[in-house]
Amino acid sequence: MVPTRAPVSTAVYDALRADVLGGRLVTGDAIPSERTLSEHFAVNRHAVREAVKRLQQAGLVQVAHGGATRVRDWRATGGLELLADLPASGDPDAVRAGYELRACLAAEVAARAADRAPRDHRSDLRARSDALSAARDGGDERAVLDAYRRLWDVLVDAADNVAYRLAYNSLLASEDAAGDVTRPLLRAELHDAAGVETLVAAALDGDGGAARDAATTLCAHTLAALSPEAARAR
Amino acid sequence: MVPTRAPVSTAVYDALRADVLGGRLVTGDAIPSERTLSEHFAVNRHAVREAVKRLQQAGLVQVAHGGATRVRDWRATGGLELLADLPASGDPDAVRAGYELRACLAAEVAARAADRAPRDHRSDLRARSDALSAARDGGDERAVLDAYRRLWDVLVDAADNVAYRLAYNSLLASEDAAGDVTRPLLRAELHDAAGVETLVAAALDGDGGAARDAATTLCAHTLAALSPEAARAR
DNA sequence: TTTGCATACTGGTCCAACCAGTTGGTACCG
DNA sequence: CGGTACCAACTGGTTGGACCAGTATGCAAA
Repeated sequence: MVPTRAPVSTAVYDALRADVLGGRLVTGDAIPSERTLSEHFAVNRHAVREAVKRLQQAGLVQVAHGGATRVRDWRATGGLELLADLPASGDPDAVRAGYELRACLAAEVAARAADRAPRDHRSDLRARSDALSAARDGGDERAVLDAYRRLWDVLVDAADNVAYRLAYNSLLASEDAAGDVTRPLLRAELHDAAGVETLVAAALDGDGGAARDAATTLCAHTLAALSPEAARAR
Repeated sequence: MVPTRAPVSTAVYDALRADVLGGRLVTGDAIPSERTLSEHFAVNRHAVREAVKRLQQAGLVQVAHGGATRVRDWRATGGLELLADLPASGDPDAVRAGYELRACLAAEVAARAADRAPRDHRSDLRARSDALSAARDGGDERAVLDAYRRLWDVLVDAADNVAYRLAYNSLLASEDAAGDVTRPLLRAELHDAAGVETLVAAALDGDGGAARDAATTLCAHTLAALSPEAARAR
């Protein structure tokens, strides 16, 4: 019943990651030795090593056999997946940055999805669009978001480009990590039924230009909600 | 002198990652138990655990205490950093996909860099542009690529958006992973001196639209070299 | 001053054991 | 016969300790 408690290595990982992303450890700093860390966190050295492996995989540190483990310049070497961790580490601008990237990506995805428009995706598109409308009537905000995501899922698949797919995944992960705080900001976009209908129609028509415009219009809602003016109003 | 041999956990990680990305292990499959793997690779179980931790961090597997470790659907959950691993795992389209994403990203970066155009970056931009010209005269292709990258580095910084920065990093990592094979394809873009000059001038002018167009033109060179027609000609 | 090496760090690997969950089969009870 | 409870055999999680393998540093000898 009780959710399995997180492994100890995760606690170490979270702490170190927060120190790096939060700027308490800066590029070039040597993190304490594994033996020191294991003592500090009161865990076995193996657990520390697993945490460090994850940091290494995330591109946050560079490990040198015999030498110290040093913090890398993640702004210069980190991948997009780090975006999900930034808001929790005290970088509020990361959310806006993510949605700006999404706007750029969504426009391209919509255009390509419309241009390539594989027949297999057409019925899916219609179905997801209908499901989104139904969710709006249902009134459950979370369900609306899910339905909206599933609609874009089809478009991203239709765009037929792994890089778009993976980047989109990273952005969704980032959105999830930001949590409920930013969810109200999406409301205008989620409930622009006419905008979504325009997008779907353009995609089914194979009109890439119109699809791109429709996607841009949709994303603009959320960008507006994230603008400095809107932020001051909150 | 001899480069330090890779840790054994890396060998296990590479093998398992290749199995997942290469499709030999598909979504939902359970990977062998840690004890089995440690026996199979003739390494200690801790080494296997470190490898699995990295797979988990990369989003390729899902670990369950007491249950089996299962392969996740990385196309649905993986982040952009996976793009670097795809070509080596037998997905040749991944390279083209990456450059398509770059084209979309570069246009946006150029536009924003021009619009925001912080004064600090102006002299940098000029300097990097001159360095690129000098590198072209030098004749060292690798130096040209480095100089070109440094130019874009300034533009990405000037665009002032972490998400763009991180996505750009992922794309560079992917380009590096692809290695020398794809490098000749960049030649036309790297040596379009007039195109680069147009881009830099637009950025210094603060003309976002012109910068976007210039970036698109530049990226088009490489996209053309990657087109199906060009691929057949090779 | 410079060179070179012992030494005390750093991370890398192994062994062995036990804890903590999950799963599945089996024996028991209704 | 059907259902339930339980136990045994998995799975991953964690610990301790030992030793190997590189790196950095300071002191002693040239």
